[in-house]
Amino acid sequence: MDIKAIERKWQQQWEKARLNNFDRKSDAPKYYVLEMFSYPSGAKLHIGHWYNYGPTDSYARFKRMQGYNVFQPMGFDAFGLPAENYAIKTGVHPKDSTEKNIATMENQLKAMGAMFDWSAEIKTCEESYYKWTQWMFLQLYKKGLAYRKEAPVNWCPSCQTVLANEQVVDGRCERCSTEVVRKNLTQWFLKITEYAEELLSGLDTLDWPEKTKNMQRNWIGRSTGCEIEFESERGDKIRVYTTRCDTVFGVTYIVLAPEHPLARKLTTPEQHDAVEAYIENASKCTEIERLSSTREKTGVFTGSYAINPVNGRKIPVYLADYVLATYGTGAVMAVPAHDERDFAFATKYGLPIEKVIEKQGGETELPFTEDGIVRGSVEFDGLFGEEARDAIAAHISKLGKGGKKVNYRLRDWLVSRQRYWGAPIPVIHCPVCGVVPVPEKDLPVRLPYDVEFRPDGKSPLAKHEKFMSAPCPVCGRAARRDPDTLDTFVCSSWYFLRYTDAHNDREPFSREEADRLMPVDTYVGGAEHACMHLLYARFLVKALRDMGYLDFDEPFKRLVHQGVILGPDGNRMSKSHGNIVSPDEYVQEYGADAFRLYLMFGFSYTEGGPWNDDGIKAIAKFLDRVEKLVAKVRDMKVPRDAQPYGAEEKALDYARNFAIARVTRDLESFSFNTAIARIMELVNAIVKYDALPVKNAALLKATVTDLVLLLAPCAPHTCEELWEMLGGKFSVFEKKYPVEDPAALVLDEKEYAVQVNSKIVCRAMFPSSAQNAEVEELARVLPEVQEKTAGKAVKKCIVVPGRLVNLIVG
RNA sequence: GCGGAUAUGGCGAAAUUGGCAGACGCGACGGACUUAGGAUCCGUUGGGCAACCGUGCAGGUUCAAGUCCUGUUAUCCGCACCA
Repeated sequence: MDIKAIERKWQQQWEKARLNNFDRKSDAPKYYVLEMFSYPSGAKLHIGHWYNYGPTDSYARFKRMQGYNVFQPMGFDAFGLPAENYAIKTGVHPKDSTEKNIATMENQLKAMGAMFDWSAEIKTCEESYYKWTQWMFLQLYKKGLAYRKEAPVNWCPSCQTVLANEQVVDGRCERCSTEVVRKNLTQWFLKITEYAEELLSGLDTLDWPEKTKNMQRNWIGRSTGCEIEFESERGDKIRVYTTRCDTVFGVTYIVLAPEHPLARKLTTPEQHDAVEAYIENASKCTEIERLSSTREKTGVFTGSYAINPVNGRKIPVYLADYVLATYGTGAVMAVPAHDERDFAFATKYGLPIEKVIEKQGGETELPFTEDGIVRGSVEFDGLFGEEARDAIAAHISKLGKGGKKVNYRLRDWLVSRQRYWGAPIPVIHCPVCGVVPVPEKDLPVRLPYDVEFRPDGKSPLAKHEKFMSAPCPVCGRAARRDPDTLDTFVCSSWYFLRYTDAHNDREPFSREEADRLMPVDTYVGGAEHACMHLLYARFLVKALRDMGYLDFDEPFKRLVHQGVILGPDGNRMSKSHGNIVSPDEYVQEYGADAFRLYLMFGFSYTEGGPWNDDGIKAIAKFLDRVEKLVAKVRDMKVPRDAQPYGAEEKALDYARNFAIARVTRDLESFSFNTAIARIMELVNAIVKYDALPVKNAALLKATVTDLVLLLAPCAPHTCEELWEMLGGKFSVFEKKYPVEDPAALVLDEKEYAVQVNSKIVCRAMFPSSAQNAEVEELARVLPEVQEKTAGKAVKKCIVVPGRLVNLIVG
């Protein structure tokens, strides 16, 4: 077969027949298969793209053949830093390089032979798309879910922009690995924390990998504790958050984060210089320095004291950077006897350590951080763990000094970026009216082309006078636009909604189309997005639902992560490792089908692994074998008279139906490697049958036909061609996927493993209908069994129907 | 430090969820067809001469363990002063 010609032929036919498009008129149940769209970074598809899109497309085709009206769109996450950095290096404008890359990738994606519905294609950098990204922002703003505040933010000195918490990895920029520093800036935030509880509880309803759900749970980080109000001697109220209020009688000092609003107010004149120096120093630390938990704790005394509300004790107030300003209340009560950090700090600064919890039935060694029995806490003595916390929290509540409180580690999502290649934030800053959203009728706020994007810490757009100056929409006075652009994760948080109604120019999507096609039934993409894209998208969907634009709670019903294909050396493919394997030569030599099939067969889909091409020739050979079978039965005459149907035919029919059942099950669960293995077994069975002198031509032909149908989702071009060879009508993808005949799967006899004292003695065929007692009898009389059991009593017999019989003698 | 995942032939990997370990494929070996090579086809292929032994390692539960439990090692991933 001329692979290239066949690929071209069928790709053209599919396009002509609009076979890949979602059928908006069909009554068939919809099925939305989505692969994470790609960033057009390099011009060419790499193995990762093929690995994500090829097998998933086979899944989509499989669902289609099962009778679903499948929607599988594709697009480009086109805004973002790489294009801009490339521009800085080479002078090629991000828009130009991005468009060029997209054009190349589109062609390559089409050559893959995937059934993408290109009529719904979107590119996030196009005005027709980012107009609605800006619209999203405005709706969030109206709803009070977007706000501006000055806050210490993560600043990447190399990318010259702020980063969201999620984009900081080990204190370094996720993108360029530069150490992140903290900077106080006024920035836009989205109030994702408002949805913390629902983002957490919603996970239970999702068919996602447990690991990913756990990562999100962890990231959201819910904890139940208690807020307690301490009062300084001068009457300042200091609220602390603790999960261990059962230790409150053991508090020996209080610690505030250096950025705490009361830090300076509580400082006495004598301590002024020391405190100022400490605060100054803390602010200069990089994230890395500060995050290191092995680093010795430092702090400074403010000179003030506070009163413990439960026992009236006077305790000193310290500042220390081991307390985080952004979590809880930014202040903690220190119980050195029962917290390792407090213990280390107290030891260093000579602060008292007071034991108020005792280990149950054992020596209490400090710091003792587990649950134990309360001591030295008046009426609470003797209570244990949770019980003690409940009682003490109730007591604090009664005193009017706080009470139970739930906290989350999740922070609001920082979305301002001081970069050019993104969607401008649709806001105008008026000297009189303040922050004014751009009226929806004026959207999009266009991203100008002629911009100096060399970074200098300010947004490139800030230097574009024509862009910056705009009249205030409220009062008409001269005002300034917001010079920042939106984090690209905002663009990708709703693209799956836009696909459902990609050409709507009146709204981002119609509610009708979204409700009809959403949620995504199966979403496939890399695991690295667990706490970013996948969390942001869930948040936005919930926010849109609450604003009345949608009628569902979760965007992605089922989630699958493909594994990572590593370089042949076992490392991640990268230029620096010099281990990048390009798919192009393989596709050129063996064809798209063989390459896709190899990716499916050679790896466990969710595992991935090091690349090696040992088996790819075998896959090409396998396709040849299938073709030979088709060629052979194509012209085979089926006689009118009755066909033979004996043991061989029954075996073939069994193989055929067994393959149908297993392939169907395996494709459904993304076990592509075993699905293909089952198809290979079927081919082996057909070849074996075909070698017989007398054959049932009708059965043989029907089996080969099923083989082509079974394989079609995995080798689409080849099977479309083979289908045509068999005289089938275009297209094979409009045929029903085979369904097994349960009757053919019932065998007269089954092979049992026969064991004596759990050791295999022999194998034997017993009737499938045999009951356990019968199996036991049949097994007992086998000569091999007789030999082993001679003269011994059978004490017990275990029968696993259809599989195994075990006689225990002694 | 905490949490999670993984560990199976020379290699990629399977194993109806506690029931014949190694399906399917690669590679290797032998053979057929060939002047030869290639292609194709047919066998054999965990180890051991055997009894037996074999799923990272050490224990345990069970008639039966790759699968469950306890401990341990290695690799990968996530979180990391979250009070």
